[in-house]
Amino acid sequence: MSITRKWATKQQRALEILVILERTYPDATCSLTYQTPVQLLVATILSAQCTDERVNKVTPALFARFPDAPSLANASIEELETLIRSTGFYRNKAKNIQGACQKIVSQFGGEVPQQMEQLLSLPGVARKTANVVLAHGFGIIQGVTVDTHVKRLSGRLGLTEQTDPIKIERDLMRLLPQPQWENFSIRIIYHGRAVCKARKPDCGVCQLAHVCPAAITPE
DNA sequence: ATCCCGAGGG
DNA sequence: CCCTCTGGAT
Repeated sequence: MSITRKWATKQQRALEILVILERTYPDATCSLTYQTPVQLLVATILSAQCTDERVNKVTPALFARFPDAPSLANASIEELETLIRSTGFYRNKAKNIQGACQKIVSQFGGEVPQQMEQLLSLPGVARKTANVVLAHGFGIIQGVTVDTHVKRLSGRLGLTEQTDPIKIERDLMRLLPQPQWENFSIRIIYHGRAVCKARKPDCGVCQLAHVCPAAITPE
């Protein structure tokens, strides 16, 4: 009952949230479309401040024209910008995608590196992108992916008081079992898109409302 | 006007 | 810490 919930530790609540999310979204996966780790990296860079749905509309033409790191490394920046324009921030993204692919070719043998430190050395790649690529590209769980949804829901659910994504990630890494880190993120993202939306959260149908300090529950 | 699977620079 | 980069959807 609410008595035990009131004194439940953050860790206990985090685990309960994880269990409910796994039951609610049993088939949740990465919603970006890609064929190779390089394509996953590119799609993830493109997903910054952009819906995955929008990313998936530009990547088919992009990857048909430039399917791998060498071709992206040698692409004309203008053509790259045109192909990815609708995802926003297209100048930075084009520059970063090309810069990352050039470094992948020159320093990593044309393959996406599988070490966090090496990934973070690529332009346009920070913890969020690196976590996505490691988890979905290679099955390596190094951290918790903290995107805008994970940030918003972690706050609403009372799992962290931090606002800096790096500090939020640190809190979530303490609260959740390591093998479940990406399971948690991917399902939080699903839930953030479908129910716990930024503007009008649908608390009335939310499976987590009973463990959520921010839930708006009608009497 | 606000938000979307952010990152880099000041 | 702050700001900027960007277009599309709501």
